[in-house]
Amino acid sequence: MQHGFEGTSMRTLTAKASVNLAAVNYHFGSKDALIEAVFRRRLDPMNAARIAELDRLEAAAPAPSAEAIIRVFLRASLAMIEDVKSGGRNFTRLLGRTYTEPSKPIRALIGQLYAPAMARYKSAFERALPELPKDELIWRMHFMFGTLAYTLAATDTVQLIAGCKPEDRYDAALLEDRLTAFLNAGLVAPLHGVRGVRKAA
Amino acid sequence: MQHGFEGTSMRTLTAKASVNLAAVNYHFGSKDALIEAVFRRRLDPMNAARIAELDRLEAAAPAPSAEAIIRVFLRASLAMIEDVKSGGRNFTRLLGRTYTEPSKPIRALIGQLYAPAMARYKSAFERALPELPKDELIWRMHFMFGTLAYTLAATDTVQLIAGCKPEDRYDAALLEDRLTAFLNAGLVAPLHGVRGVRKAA
DNA sequence: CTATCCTTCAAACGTTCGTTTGACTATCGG
DNA sequence: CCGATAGTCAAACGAACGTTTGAAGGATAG
Repeated sequence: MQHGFEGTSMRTLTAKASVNLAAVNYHFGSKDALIEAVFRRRLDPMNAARIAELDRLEAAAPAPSAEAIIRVFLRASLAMIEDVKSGGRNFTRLLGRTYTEPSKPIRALIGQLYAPAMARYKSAFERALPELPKDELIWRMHFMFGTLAYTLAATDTVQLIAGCKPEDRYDAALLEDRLTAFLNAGLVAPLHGVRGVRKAA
Repeated sequence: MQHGFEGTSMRTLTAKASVNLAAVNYHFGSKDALIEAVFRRRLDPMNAARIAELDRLEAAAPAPSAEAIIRVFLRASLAMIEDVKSGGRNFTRLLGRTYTEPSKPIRALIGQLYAPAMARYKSAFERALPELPKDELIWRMHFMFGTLAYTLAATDTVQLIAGCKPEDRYDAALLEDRLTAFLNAGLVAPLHGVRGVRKAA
């Protein structure tokens, strides 16, 4: 999280973990395989929970609102912030950072781990917003995911840009409300003003 | 852009640029000073233009709408996508990536380069949205900036997650419309549903 | 107890990193 | 034309990188 994947050496890593340097290659095989294991350990359960929550939502009500879908989508990510024994904010920062990581293997892995959940949520949104053109929905999900990724990754840097005090801690419940309000409004925003976009799908 | 700052060596860099390895240290002093020069060259004019456009907007109409402010804010960043001789999308990707870069010196530099423009836009938004609590505005600007940063940084990765075809090119004008519609709706979204937030500033 | 397997560890491997050196070349004011 | 200045370049520097090695330790089944 602090120095990026390529900027973190196995020596400092193993030293901080108080384990032997060679142990990583013995147990995982390589540095790349280690980071893959790190991501799989957190992301597989997270996306499984994300899908399970959507299933539960759709079981309770046949046609959940876009806002409700957004909320459960966010919840799975934000829950990790407060899960301190799973890395808490350190892991979410690493994760949010990695979304924009252009390294081929990591990129492919992340895409693969998210694909099933993304497909499920996309079709759920299509049912909740039938009048929204499909390509517009994709862009807006793209924006939505970006806001989440950035919020997870945000270091104090750009909070200082906005003039935010460090006293504002990352409360997951409050953040969920704020993000849901913001993203729901964006997702259901009217289309007028967007050049070259036909009004219906 | 492809391998990150720490993952890019001076040797490959200078080889691609067809210059001698030692030339960088001769002219810039160090690798860190080089990347700082790269950012300053693009970001100083961009944020200057961002402020100038806001000045012009406020001169034309005394109280511009939030949507108009968002639009000129986005325009300065999105203009770089199409400015191919300044690096085009390669630079915006590098830039969007760097917003989440936790490296201390780069972080401080980015914050310093953005601070004046951010302060100007923050007060402009406060005038356009007087009923929005100040801390809520900061969060929403934070989200807004995140969406922009992610959109700039987005590799094909998460577009594949959303199922987007590679044929969709990054058209700056269309992207500006889409982002403006999305972000404006989020920025002016009603506050109900946000726990623990008082309705007025 | 012995033999076998799993694990740990210090040391070393070869490579690559950012940076420095010192000789060489071009440019140009006087 | 010449001395000074500025720039280029191949080579080398020490350090740090990911990974491998081989010996030593510890547990367990027969």
